[in-house]
Amino acid sequence: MAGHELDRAFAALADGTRRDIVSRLTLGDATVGELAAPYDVSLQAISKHIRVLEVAGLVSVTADAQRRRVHLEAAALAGLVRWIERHQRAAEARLSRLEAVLANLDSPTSPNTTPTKGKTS
Amino acid sequence: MAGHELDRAFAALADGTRRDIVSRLTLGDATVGELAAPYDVSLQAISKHIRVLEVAGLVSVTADAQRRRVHLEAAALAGLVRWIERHQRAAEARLSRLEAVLANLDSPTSPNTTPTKGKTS
DNA sequence: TCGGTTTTCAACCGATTGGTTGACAAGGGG
DNA sequence: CCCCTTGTCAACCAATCGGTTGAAAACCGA
Repeated sequence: MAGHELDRAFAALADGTRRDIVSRLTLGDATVGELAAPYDVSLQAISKHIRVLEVAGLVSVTADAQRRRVHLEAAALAGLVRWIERHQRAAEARLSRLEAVLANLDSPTSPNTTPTKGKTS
Repeated sequence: MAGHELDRAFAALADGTRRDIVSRLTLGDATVGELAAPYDVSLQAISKHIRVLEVAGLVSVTADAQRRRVHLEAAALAGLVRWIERHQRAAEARLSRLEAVLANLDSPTSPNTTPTKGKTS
C-alpha cells in the first residue's frame, strides 16, 4: 500500500461518521439514502463522506438504476492492519530485546553481549 | 478506545511525515532534533507533528534536560488494530455466509434455507 | 411522457491543518 | 558566568475539510 493511499485511508477513518458508515456496511451493502437515514445531516454531506471512503479504496460504489449500492472493501482494511501491525510488532520486539539486555546486566555471564558500536549511555 | 481518541489516532497517521516518525521510533526512542534531521522542513514543523502524535496517544514525550525524548506507545497502535480488525472480520464473515447461501442455491437439498422475510429480489 | 425518487454537482462558509518566520525559555558545557 | 544548543510559543498564510443550500442529472413507474 503506497504512501498517498495510506494517507487517504487513515484520513477517511479519522471521522466518526465515516467509521459509523463502515460499521454499518459490515452488515451488508447499502444505498446512499439508507446510509444517510440515521443522521440528521444533509444527504449531500453523507454523499461526500462516501466519496471520501471510495477514493480511499475502503468502499466501492456500483450504479443500480438511480440508486448507488455501497460495498465495504474488507481487503483495504486488511492493508491498514498490515501497516500498523508491522510497526507495532517492531516496537514490541525492540522492547523485549531491551528487557533481555537489562536482565543480562543483573547476571552478566558474558558481559560483551553487544560487542560493536555500543553506546554505553 | 473512544470515538474522539480514534479520531485523533487515525488523523495522526494520515500524514506521511508522521508515519515516517512512527517508523523511526520503532528502532528506539529519539529526540525531537534527531527525528527532524532527515527532513528539510523546519524543526518547528516536526515539533508540531510530534505534538499531534502525542495528543493522539501514539507517542509519549519525557523531558531530558533541554532535550525531549520521544517514545513510541505500541499499545495505542494495538488499539487501532483492534478497531480495524473487528470490522474487517465482520465484513468477511458476512461474505462467507453469503457464499454459503449462493452455494445452497446451486444444490438446493432443502430450498427453504432462508424461511422468513425473504425479499426475493 | 410526465412526475417523483435518488443522488451528485457547484458554490459558499467557518474551522482546522501543515507549513513558515521570529522570538524566547530552559539547561549544560566551556 | 556566558553562550550555545534544544525545543516550544505565537502569529500568520494558503489549502483542505465538513457542512450547508440550490440546482440539475439520471432513471423508474404510472
